[in-house]
This record gives sequence, structure tokens and C-alpha cells, in this order.
Amino acid sequence: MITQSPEQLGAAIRTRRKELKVTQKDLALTCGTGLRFIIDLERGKATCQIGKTLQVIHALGLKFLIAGSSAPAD
Amino acid sequence: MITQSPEQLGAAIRTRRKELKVTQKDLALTCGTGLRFIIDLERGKATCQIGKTLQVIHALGLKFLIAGSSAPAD
DNA sequence: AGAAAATATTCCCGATCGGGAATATTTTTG
DNA sequence: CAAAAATATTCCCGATCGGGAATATTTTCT
Repeated sequence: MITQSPEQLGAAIRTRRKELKVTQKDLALTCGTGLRFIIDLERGKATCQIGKTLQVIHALGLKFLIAGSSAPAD
Repeated sequence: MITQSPEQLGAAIRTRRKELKVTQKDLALTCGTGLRFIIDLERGKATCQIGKTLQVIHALGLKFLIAGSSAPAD
């Protein structure tokens, strides 16, 4: 999906987490973050840290894509 | 591109900004952030806020996609 | 080469992130 | 429906984000 806002991002993360039948607590443990961060992130808190956010995204097997850039290949 | 890290994300943002021949200062004005944030973000600082990061991404005409999720259509 | 432009660093400081625990509330399950 | 499970809220507090200005450094342009 195209993500426009922290809220949408949080919703995508929550959706995926539920698909995987993982609790917020488990996800926090997997990512090495606190539960609080996961809750905040899923609710779309705009001030969450991008680094931790990326960790969560990857822990859920999601890919974070930037489109429209011609950056060099990874 | 697939973004794995804040560093890669920052690099993509910087690359795009230069393609558009925009200075960091201008970008900061456009996004309503401070210059400092832009500099930090482009250098891959992991603790930058996701909300401001998304603002920058959109200001640069980039699209930010979460792939692997079956979230409802936007 | 030198000047101008752009970027990076440093400073100050108010606001607040986020870890982790306790607890309240909501959701899920049998 | 009640209990269990999951999520959300609140608390404390050390660490630090980020605005904006000044300044140092690097890059770009002629």
C-alpha cells in the first residue's frame, strides 16, 4: 500500500502482525523494543523513531520501499 | 528501492533532493521542519521522527510503500 | 584560485521519547 | 457470561530530539 501518514503505517503494521498471530508483546521482544513503542507505533504516533520503525517493519517480513528514486541498487 | 536502514533511507532522500536541485534549507522550509532535521535525516540518524520523515518523502514526490501487507486499499 | 553556496557542527534548552512496571480497559475465547 | 488474553494508559525519569542561530567546513561555480 502507499503510505501517507503515520496512522496508515501503524495500521499496516498492526494488520500484518495480526495476520502473523503475533502479540504486541512478542513483537516488542523480537524487535528489541519496549511494548510501549509498539503500541505507540501501531496507533500512528508521528514521533516514533524511524530506526525502530524499520526494525519492526522488517521483523514482520514487510518491505519498506521508496519509489520514485533512482538511488543505486542496494 | 527497498530500504533496510535509516542510512539507506537518508541516502535515497538526499539523492532525490539533488535530482530536484533543492537545497536542504529549501526542503526544510517546504516541509515545515528545521534544517537540522533534514541534515540528520539525510545522514541516516535512526532516531528521527517517522512523521516528519514521511513529510519529507512526500515533499520530494517520493512514494513510500509497505510491501507484503494486505491492508485495505488506501 | 577565490568567492559563493551548501552542508555540517555546535550551542542552548524546552519538550518529550521510550523502557519497564503497574494497572485499567478492551477484546477474545471457551 | 466469565475468565483469560491482549491492548492501552499511566507513572517515573534519564536521555535526547529538534528548532533556530551562529559558525566551521566542504562543495560548487566562475
